[in-house]
Amino acid sequence: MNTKSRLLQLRENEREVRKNLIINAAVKLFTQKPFNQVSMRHIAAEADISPASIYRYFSDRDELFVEAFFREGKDISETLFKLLQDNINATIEDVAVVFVDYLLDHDNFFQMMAHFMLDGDINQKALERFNAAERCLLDVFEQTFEKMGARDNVRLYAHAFFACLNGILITFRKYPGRSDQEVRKHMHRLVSLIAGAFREAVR
Amino acid sequence: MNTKSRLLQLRENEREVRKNLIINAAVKLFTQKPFNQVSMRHIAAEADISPASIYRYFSDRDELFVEAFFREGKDISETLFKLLQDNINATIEDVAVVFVDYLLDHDNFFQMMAHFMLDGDINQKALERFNAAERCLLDVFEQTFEKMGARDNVRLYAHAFFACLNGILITFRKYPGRSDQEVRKHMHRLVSLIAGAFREAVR
DNA sequence: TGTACATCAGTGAACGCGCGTTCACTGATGTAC
DNA sequence: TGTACATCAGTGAACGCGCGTTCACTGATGTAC
Repeated sequence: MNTKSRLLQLRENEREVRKNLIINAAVKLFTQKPFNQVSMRHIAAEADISPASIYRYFSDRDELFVEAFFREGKDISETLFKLLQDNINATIEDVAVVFVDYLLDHDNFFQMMAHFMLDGDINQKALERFNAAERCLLDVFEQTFEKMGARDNVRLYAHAFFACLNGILITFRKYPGRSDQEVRKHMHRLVSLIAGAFREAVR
Repeated sequence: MNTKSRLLQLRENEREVRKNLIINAAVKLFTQKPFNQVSMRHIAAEADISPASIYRYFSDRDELFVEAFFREGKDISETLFKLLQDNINATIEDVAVVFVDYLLDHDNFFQMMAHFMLDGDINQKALERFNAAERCLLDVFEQTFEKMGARDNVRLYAHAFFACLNGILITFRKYPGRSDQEVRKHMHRLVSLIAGAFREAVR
């Protein structure tokens, strides 16, 4: 029974490895084109398997996409957490700028986030995974506010600030007639303004 | 020649009327289901014409959709402007609450706005129309800030505030496990917090 | 008044596409006795 | 050691769908002479 369970364990590990290969393929494609132009067939081709095989590991498209999203979400919150630890004096504005820049550089991530936020028709399991990723991000902002000395309603402030940054990103990412560089600059200006307002408000 | 141009004018008017019938059908359907589930066939059926006929009036789907969007955008900015005129003491928070409530009640409008913001691949003409609608909304916030006594960077404040509200809407509209009523309440709390921060900042 | 022609709204039917997903099957590996 | 069976990864081909858009055509109305 011991050996049996160990074999099952091995098999399970293998499954995880293969699952990961598929997620990797998806993430890779997401860096190359808008996520809604990435099809199951593309992912299968990138992972060098047949489309049908994907369904051995994921029950449907949403589950795979959310998993890829979660992977990237973890990345960004880890980046932000590191920033917080390495730089004791990091202000809310610093964190916000890193956040905005990261999402500008990983446009597919933002698009996916927005997509799941807009089009909530995903299954329960996928939804929970998505929320988990979101919570990771909120935690970062919560910590920053705590470091700033906020005491009451810290989570509420984190919610508000997170929402504002998302708003900046979605509203001005396609600013008509501006270059990417100009868009970024404009967003930084807005981040600065809002971070300033929050700094005052938290006191 | 005079009679001729008058006839042409009449014909042109008729065209506008028919165009409007199609837009009306589209707007009506948008209130019934998510805009990305509304197809050209649906709209044609609603307007009681054949799908092919739509293409006599609109060059493609985006052009029709943006026109319907513009129509609704005008509605909301007029509503907000009225609020400003009728209620001289309307604060930025009042305007924001009306804005958020309106978009919660017209979910399709918000979804379309978000869609065009995210997926900027629409043709030039449609894009300009979209931006025009957006500018109407920004004007409202700009006026409010002016009324509050803001002098410098008024447009920038309007940008920032508009972005924040959009962010609240997109981030929390599908708050997991909360009823519509609770979502609305949460958004109001966030609006209040942010409006407060802006009030301080503008001074 | 009559005739030939131009204009244009409107349409049914089809085109062509790409998608997510499922089905029925193969073949390799492990298990039981 | 050999044999019958179970498990499961993997797949090619197809299903079924719905979409935006175009085509070739009809028929009504206006225009020219």
